[in-house]
Amino acid sequence: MTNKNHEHKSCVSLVPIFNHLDAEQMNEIMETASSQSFKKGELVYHAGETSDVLTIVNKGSLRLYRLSESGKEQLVRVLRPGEFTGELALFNEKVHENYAEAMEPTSVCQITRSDLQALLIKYPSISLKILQELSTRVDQSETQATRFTTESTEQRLASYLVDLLGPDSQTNIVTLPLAKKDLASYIGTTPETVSRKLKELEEMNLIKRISSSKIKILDEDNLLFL
Amino acid sequence: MTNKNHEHKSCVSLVPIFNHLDAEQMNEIMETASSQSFKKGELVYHAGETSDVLTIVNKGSLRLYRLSESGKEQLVRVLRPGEFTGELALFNEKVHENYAEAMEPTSVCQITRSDLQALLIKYPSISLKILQELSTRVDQSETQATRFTTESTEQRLASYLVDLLGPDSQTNIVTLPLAKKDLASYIGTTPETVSRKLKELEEMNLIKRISSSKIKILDEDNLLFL
DNA sequence: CGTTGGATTGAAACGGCTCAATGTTTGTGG
DNA sequence: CCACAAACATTGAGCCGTTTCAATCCAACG
Repeated sequence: MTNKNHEHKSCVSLVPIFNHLDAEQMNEIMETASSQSFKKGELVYHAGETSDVLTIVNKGSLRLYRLSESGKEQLVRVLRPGEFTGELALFNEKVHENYAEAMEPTSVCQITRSDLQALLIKYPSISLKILQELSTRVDQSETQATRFTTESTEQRLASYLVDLLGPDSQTNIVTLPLAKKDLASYIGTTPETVSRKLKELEEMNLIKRISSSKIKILDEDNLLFL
Repeated sequence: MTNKNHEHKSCVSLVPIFNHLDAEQMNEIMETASSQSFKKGELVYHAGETSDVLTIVNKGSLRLYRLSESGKEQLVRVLRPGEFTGELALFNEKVHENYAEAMEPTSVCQITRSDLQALLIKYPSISLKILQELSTRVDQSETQATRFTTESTEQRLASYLVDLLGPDSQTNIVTLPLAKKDLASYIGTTPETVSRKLKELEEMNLIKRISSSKIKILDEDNLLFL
């Protein structure tokens, strides 16, 4: 019986969007959110589908990707706990353009359009959080698009590695969070080219491959300077 | 004396974001917005600048672009009356990543962070409008990024032309709203290649060039099918 | 221990860019 | 209204980076 509440609690409490609310407000939101789980490989939604829910990742991760006309796949981004998707269908009543696929066992919570709109009206500060998130995403996507047309594959790979590192790092070792195939798709190239370019970067003594998914950044400055 | 009010009125009345509000609310917003004009080529803001205003185009148009590390320019999009920019700096207190340049004599109106936040709290429906706009922009930017990596230059040009046409068109004639240089940058190529590809499309009887900026779409289906 | 899928490497083909020459408009001043 | 300049558009040739396809290598896993 408390099961349902627990589910809701675990769902919402993690979400940065609602973090700033007090316990009472949080409870109200929990009432409106529902929880759902997906096995690895299952689709939370797919392009062409309509939907009226905002989906927030609770545990696990979602792979957002698009298919071009020709069927080629483009990894758009990966959603981690606390991040959300579905805003296009939700706010614009359009069909999804992305596919959202669980990369591992993943649980999400979902809020319907009408519930969310009521919440936004009642607690306008929530919308500021969402606005923040969306404007960040616009920026990231535009940055990515700019890189596709103005930088070489090698530069994009180097930028990606440095981005992974972040400003604060002791060891200078990054762990690739994506399969090679997805990494390649994300930076707009092929697995073969990723392999070749990593090799080149290593030969230039800019990086060192520790294991298949661990890479030590030896020279951050020159990686960006390429 | 009524001068200032007129300026405000002309400013806000055009803006879709606020369209749904009643006259009294509109008046209140007018009080908080300020108006500014730019000559062709002037920058409304530039990358690296901090700012705490949302900028809404009132008349004219703004060219939003980025510069890559190497100095290459990427046209991100063009803002027409009613559209806004500045959300990254405003909601996230980050520096601008884009340059915003007037393409012609242009007037904008601006609302400061604190004024806007107050408005959002007071009239939550405004935030729904902004949410709509931002989620649309995320979608557009992701679509653009996907095209860069999954489609050929020829396909991107063709898609661009068809997008210009829109679903409703009598004549099937599109008017290029951008200089060739900007068009090329927008679709991620060079003016030379645009020229060559337009020629090829014409030789395939998919389009017909009427004048330098007018193009007749002869075969929309096959343009997308390339 | 074999099988299967991913990662690497090689060779060849191709698409698009650069640079340079030529052609075409546009606008301006005589 | 014409002439000329300056900017822009087109075309050509050569080059370079990346993809493709195929072969091989490696590693994880049943």
